[in-house]
Amino acid sequence: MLRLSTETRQTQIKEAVLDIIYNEGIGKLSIKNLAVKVGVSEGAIYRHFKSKKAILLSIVEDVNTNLVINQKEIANSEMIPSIKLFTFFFQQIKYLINNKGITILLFSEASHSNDTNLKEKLVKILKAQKTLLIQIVEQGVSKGVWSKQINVNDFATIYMGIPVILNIEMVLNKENFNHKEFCDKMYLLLERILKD
Amino acid sequence: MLRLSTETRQTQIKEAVLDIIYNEGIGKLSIKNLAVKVGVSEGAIYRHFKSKKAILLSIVEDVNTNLVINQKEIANSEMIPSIKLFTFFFQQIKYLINNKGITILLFSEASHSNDTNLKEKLVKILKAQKTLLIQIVEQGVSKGVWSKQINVNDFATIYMGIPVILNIEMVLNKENFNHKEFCDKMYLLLERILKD
DNA sequence: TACTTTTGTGAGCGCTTACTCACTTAAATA
DNA sequence: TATTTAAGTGAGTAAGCGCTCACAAAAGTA
Repeated sequence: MLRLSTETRQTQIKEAVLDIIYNEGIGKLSIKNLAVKVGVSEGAIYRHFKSKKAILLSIVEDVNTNLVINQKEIANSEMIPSIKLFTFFFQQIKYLINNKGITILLFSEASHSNDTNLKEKLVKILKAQKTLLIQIVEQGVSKGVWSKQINVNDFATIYMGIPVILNIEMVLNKENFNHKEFCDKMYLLLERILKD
Repeated sequence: MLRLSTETRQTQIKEAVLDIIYNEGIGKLSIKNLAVKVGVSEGAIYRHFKSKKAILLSIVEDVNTNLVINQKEIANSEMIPSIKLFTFFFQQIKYLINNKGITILLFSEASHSNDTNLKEKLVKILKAQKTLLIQIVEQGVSKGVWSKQINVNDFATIYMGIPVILNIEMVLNKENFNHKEFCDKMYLLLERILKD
């Protein structure tokens, strides 16, 4: 039988989790189903993660290290506000496309995790993204690029809805879609909110 | 033991389903858990619904009869475009607040129901809402109230994200919030997209 | 009151779940 | 080459799942 390192298997397992969630639904995410998808036995899964919850936790942690930290760099960069906001948005959508199950995982599993720090981690991620977004918008406002009238918090609410509704539409339609085109279109409308 | 009519029990059961989904997560939605919440035995649940899936199907059908039909009336009414759009939005948010588990049910259970019925009904509801929304916006555009420049489909995407992100924020924060104030704030931004 | 209909009960069925463990075996190291 | 380390196996466990059914009993009807 083929043998791979824990690191490799962990990555495979996490990818398989997101694949199952996106294509079959979170209800089908069982260790048996997961083991079949990875191509190992059930016992092998527990060789690399101590529990099912630990797998999900690791995925949520990946969102922080692979997306949020990247977004922090963008927010703190020297780009002009409009480019900065677009890039910030673009990166978020890109991550979502490459990790298609992540939204469902976050909002239907992590949201109700009673004991662990899974829910805490989710809230932390959302707060971090919202803070960064507000920071970017306020920079634009203070530079006179965008209107002083708009409520940045409300703007952030509308903004955060876009990745989520995109994910829902992807699950329902399953058609391949143009990432760049989608971001362009959405950004066009977002800037209509912001400008005077 | 207390005995109630099937109609009453069906309503109780459906309310309990949404309550469990919203407060404990869809993973905790078992017949046992449901029976405890309603205050009957497991067998009694099957006296009023033939299966678990039938309960969910009935809830999704309720969305159509209680929300979508209402929204159709609004869309076909004689209100001026801005009032019409606000009322349409307001009704949707109101329904969501009164049926707090519905969004999670729709987007994490119904989305992946391999039995076609449930998923088809969900898609139908979403398409109906989108069509009505587009109709309202196009009326406003043709009456010269809103800009001819904007892509109504893209506007509909952003619009549809708001109820969903609201639901997520409610699940995570669980603070009671002002329904009217939320709608006012969101509508203010939505109209910034639409106007010239 | 006597009979029928409807609602509620709870033990129990077959199946799936997350997870464990004694065991096997491939790969790395000595 | 001999030994250690790490990865994979699969039968097994207790608990939970959706669901059924023979039975009990309340409510409606004659």
